[in-house]
Amino acid sequence: MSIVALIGYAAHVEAGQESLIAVDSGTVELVRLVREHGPLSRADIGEHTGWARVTVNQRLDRTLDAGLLHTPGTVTSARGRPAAQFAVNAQRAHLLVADIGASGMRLARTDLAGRVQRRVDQQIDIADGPDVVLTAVVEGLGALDEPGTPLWGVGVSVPGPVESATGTVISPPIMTGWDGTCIPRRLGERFGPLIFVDNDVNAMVVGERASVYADVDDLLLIKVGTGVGAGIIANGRTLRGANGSAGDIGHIRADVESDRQAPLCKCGQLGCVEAYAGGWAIMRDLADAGQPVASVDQVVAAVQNGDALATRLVRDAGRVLGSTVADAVGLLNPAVIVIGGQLSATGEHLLAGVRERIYSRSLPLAMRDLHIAASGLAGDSGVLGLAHGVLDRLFTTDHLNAALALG
Amino acid sequence: MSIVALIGYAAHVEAGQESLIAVDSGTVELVRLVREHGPLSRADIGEHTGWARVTVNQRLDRTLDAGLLHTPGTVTSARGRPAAQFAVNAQRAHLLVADIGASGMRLARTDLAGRVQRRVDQQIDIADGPDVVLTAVVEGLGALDEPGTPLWGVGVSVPGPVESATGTVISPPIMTGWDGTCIPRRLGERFGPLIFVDNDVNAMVVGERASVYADVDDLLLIKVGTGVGAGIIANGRTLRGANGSAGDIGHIRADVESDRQAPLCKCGQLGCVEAYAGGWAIMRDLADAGQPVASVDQVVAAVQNGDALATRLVRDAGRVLGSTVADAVGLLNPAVIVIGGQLSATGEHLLAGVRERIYSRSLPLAMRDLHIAASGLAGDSGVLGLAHGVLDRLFTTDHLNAALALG
DNA sequence: TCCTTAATGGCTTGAACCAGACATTAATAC
DNA sequence: GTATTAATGTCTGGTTCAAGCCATTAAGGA
Repeated sequence: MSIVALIGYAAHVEAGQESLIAVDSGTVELVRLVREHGPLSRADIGEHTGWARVTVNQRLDRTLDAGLLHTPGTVTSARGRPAAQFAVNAQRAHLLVADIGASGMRLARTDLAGRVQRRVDQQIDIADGPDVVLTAVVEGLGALDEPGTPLWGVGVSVPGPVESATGTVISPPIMTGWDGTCIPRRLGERFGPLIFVDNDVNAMVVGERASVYADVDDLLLIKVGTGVGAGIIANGRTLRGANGSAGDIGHIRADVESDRQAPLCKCGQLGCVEAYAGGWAIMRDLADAGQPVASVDQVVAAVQNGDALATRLVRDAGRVLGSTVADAVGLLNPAVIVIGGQLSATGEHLLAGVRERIYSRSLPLAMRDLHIAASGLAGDSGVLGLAHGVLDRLFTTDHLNAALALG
Repeated sequence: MSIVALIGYAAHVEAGQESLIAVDSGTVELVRLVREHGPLSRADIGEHTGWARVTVNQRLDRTLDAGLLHTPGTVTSARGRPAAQFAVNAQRAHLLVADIGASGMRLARTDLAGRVQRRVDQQIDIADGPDVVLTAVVEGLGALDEPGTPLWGVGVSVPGPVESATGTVISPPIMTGWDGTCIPRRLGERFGPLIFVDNDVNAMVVGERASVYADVDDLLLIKVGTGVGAGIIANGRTLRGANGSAGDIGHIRADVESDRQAPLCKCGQLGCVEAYAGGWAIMRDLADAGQPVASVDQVVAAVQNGDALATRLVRDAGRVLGSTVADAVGLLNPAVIVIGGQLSATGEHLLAGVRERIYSRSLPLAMRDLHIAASGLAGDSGVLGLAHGVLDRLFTTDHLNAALALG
């Protein structure tokens, strides 16, 4: 449990307001088991854990008292007495998440199963700095935080590197003014002890895995929005790297065969992948060709309306991406590649180029059973991943007791 | 515990030869703790585990009876009564490991601390197939397996993808005739239940971490020998990928600016990194220039003797490697990059090019504190990594009891 | 309605362990 | 040698939990 995240809890406990219901590590283990394996009967629980029936019942009683689990009314049908099923009580509390991008953010309220209950999209400019943006986040989330159930956790993603232990933004390339911002410290006072912060692409890849590819341990997500980034799950865990800057695929030198002068990237180098295939690069090319558009969404709209130039540019972008992703496939050997971000809404126009290059470049073994697809989560990947990340931390002895103390 | 690995043990137990000394999971946990944290006193153990003193003593007694731990004679000096120190009894048994390369292998005998006791290098040709090569391995290891202490585990690495759960070679690009070979099944009869098999570069990176970079969780090892490969440790664990083919950096398209025709790689594609920077590519270039050499070691010797052409080729190879490694740095954000393999013996000649490209291409955040060095283990990386891998599996309830049953 | 089946609940026993309270033991400082 | 100090040994409850034996409970089927 991070120091930052516990500040609120410590203050709470020191004020003498011990919660009436508390859980121990065994009970938490039970909740985690049920969360992972879906509805289970008492017998199932005993098999999974090796606990004696008495122990199972004791712990079940405690989770039921705390409202963490509930029996979803139903039972199974077999021959004899039907077994009661136990599942996470998703309505026991709620979470709030904010998936912050460079030019817009999606705020959402989810239940404890990570399902989105309400969602709001809002325009922002990340370059306005943490004071402006986080104020908007607090207001927006506050509006979603209806009473009724308690708020048990908050998740925030930002388009830059995050030191995951403390939730501090570190040396972000594009987030002007954010360096060193400790987001949990800014939000903790208003929203309680559990504030989870991650990089936007990391949140997306976690969301894809949690929602669609639950049994896949090696997953690569390419976000193609204004810029280009990658989120990696390897060995079933988010790959962050030594400084939290892993997955920086946008500023790899692109492998292009044209004789065209390598374009200047926002990072200061020449010929980065992003400078060919990012949303801003396509907008630049459209403008250069006399067809200026105002946003990446308009690029997507143009492609969907059959605009020839926009379509060609997106297909070219797919090929550039594909060449680089093919290298990443050799290095990481993922089982699934998901293409997300705004431009993934162009579907096959972008995917075709990616597939073409990957299939022509990668070695057979790395491609065996390789699945390549566009995200099907309609832009919710990040939000879902944040909810999942918060829940992973919530179902922990310390955090859960802190949450139960809230109500 | 893999099915394959337990065949020997099961047969043993069914024969009615129960071991006299057995350990439970708590005891094994103690051994692992001591292995990880070095010599500990009883008080240290209690602090680390939270166990009561009685429990600590009970478990210590069992490990001492089994000979797994011992007090290294000495004690600490403080004010009061000196604390007895407990450490893994490295001489309790021994391991045998075989680091098999394309054209040669290194066999070694190690103690339970993973220290090499004896080592033998031997020429082989991997393309002779599993029957010939594994026979040589069995003979060579048998010669190292002196009596005295029991043999508790064997490690084997091969230059190709391995399905780590079963130790089966799968779809190797260069190991003709090896596809589907289950190495534990071939060696288990002769060498007992615990046969650990891994890819050569994975073993190397584990060895570097275990021996030199114990506290580094994100490590990238580039092996530059006849071919080029990479071993990756991310989040403190070996990154194998979905099919065990992760780290295939040798067949990424090289980023070269010359107008020279892209060379044909052994994998059938044009312009792979290995076709520029691998040992065989440098031998080819030397031959093309009228200076043929017979082996990669002779390339190294030529550089060390100051041969101008060989030196230039190695430096060029370093640059090609560096460009590709720079991409990998962006993707993985390692804390340390180790250059290993035969060509790393050229030291700065190879490193200079690598460093040049990485420093000019990578983003500042990914390079912050990035450490780049040649391996200092004199070719023992793989052997040490194998020993470490075997020990990780040996110190497990099932395997340890199987081992204790052997003596 | 009665029987069979499978899931639960209750209760008792014994093993493993933690928490303390004291008693010992082995160095160091005077 | 004697006092001080820190590491160990030992012993006594008290708690947690696995195992096993029986009694209940709730469906489906004859």
